[in-house]
Amino acid sequence: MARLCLVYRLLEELQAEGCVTVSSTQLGERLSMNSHNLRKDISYIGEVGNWGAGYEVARLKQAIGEKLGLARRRAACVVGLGDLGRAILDHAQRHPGAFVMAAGFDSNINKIETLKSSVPLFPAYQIPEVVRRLRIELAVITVPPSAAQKVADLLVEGGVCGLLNMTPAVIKAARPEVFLTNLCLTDELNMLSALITLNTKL
Amino acid sequence: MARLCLVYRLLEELQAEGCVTVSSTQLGERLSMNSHNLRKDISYIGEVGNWGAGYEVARLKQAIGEKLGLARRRAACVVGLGDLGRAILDHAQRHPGAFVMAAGFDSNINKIETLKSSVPLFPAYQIPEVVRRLRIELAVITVPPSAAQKVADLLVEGGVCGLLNMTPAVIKAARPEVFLTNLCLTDELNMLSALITLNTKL
DNA sequence: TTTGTGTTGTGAAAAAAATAACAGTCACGA
DNA sequence: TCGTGACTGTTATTTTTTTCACAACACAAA
Repeated sequence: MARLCLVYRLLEELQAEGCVTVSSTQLGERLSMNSHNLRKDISYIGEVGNWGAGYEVARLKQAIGEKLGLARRRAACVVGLGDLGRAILDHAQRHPGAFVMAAGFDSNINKIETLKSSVPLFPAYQIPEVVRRLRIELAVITVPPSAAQKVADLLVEGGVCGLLNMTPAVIKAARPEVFLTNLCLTDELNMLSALITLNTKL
Repeated sequence: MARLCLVYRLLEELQAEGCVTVSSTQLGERLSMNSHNLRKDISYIGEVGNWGAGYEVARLKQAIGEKLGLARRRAACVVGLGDLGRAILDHAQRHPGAFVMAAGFDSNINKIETLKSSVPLFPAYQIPEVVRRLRIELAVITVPPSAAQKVADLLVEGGVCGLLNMTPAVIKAARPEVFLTNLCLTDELNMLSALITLNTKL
């Protein structure tokens, strides 16, 4: 149910804009989705709309937040403080969501000491201990591909339950209850490339 | 057909490892997918396997590359040279795919002049012209959310055919033949959060 | 040669998702 | 008060995707 997450964020925006109620059609318009789909997704949450009139922004937002646990903020971390890792660490603090960046890791101890950051940084070998201590639940992996699997294992050992793997390496989570998203920029651009090719070949 | 893109990259790796043939089962194992699915995807390309024995790595790779246009490299650019944009610009050069980074854009002219980069940098208002001149087909958008739609319009005006929007803003492509992928890190982490919540609520 | 194992490609069945259709409800204005 | 228009939630239909099953084929060993 990825769409509901988008809806949730849109509702935050609408609330900031001072919007009090919205219809599924309006939501669909802003998210480029059709309203049928959204209504079906929302109905999965339960009955939260006003029959005949749209949804109360605040109420719908709260309902989704509760069901999907987006109100609570989980502790997150970034492993691999290269350009991309650092950028994400900063970025995630500027665009907050259902998480709080609580730590950064890197195998290069020099980096740990030199880098300035608003979150505490630790050497990579401390991953299991620190993850457990800080109750970190989410992790973004931005290490070199060859190290991705090892890092993932350490994270899972520490008790992480969600992994966002941004390396081109395809990795596996050691435990089945751990959720893993592979998100490689190269792949995304390749996909677009493929779509364009298929389209123009018509 | 996102899976075929993954297969393609895996085939490159296998080729580097000196592997000559693979079976669909082996591919599936390395990609954490089941072989049925892969075979069906591959069959869409045409008959490229050896009945009874697996696939020749080189041949399969070429077949996919041809069909999906992954052999040719399209020119790409990054708009918005903040931390994330710069990181992606570098990152994309280190992890090459079916594209070549050919330009960077930012509205802050100071930045353009100060930053050092291996690709030429331009002020944002030149987007349509430069995109057309360099025949840029792909673009990564890493500007502040409020500027995302305008930037997208400029890019499309220049003739870009694939957009990778990494801002939380939901944008639309002005022309229908332009492919758009919305890829927001916050959303990805929120999704993981939601999955964890739903899972633990069972 | 023959037998057995492993493989591809494809067609059929099952599952999931998207789309459409509609009954029931409310708000508002005449 | 009554009708009109707009909306939700749910059911039905279609489409897409995934999963399963199997015939056709190659290769190695006996």
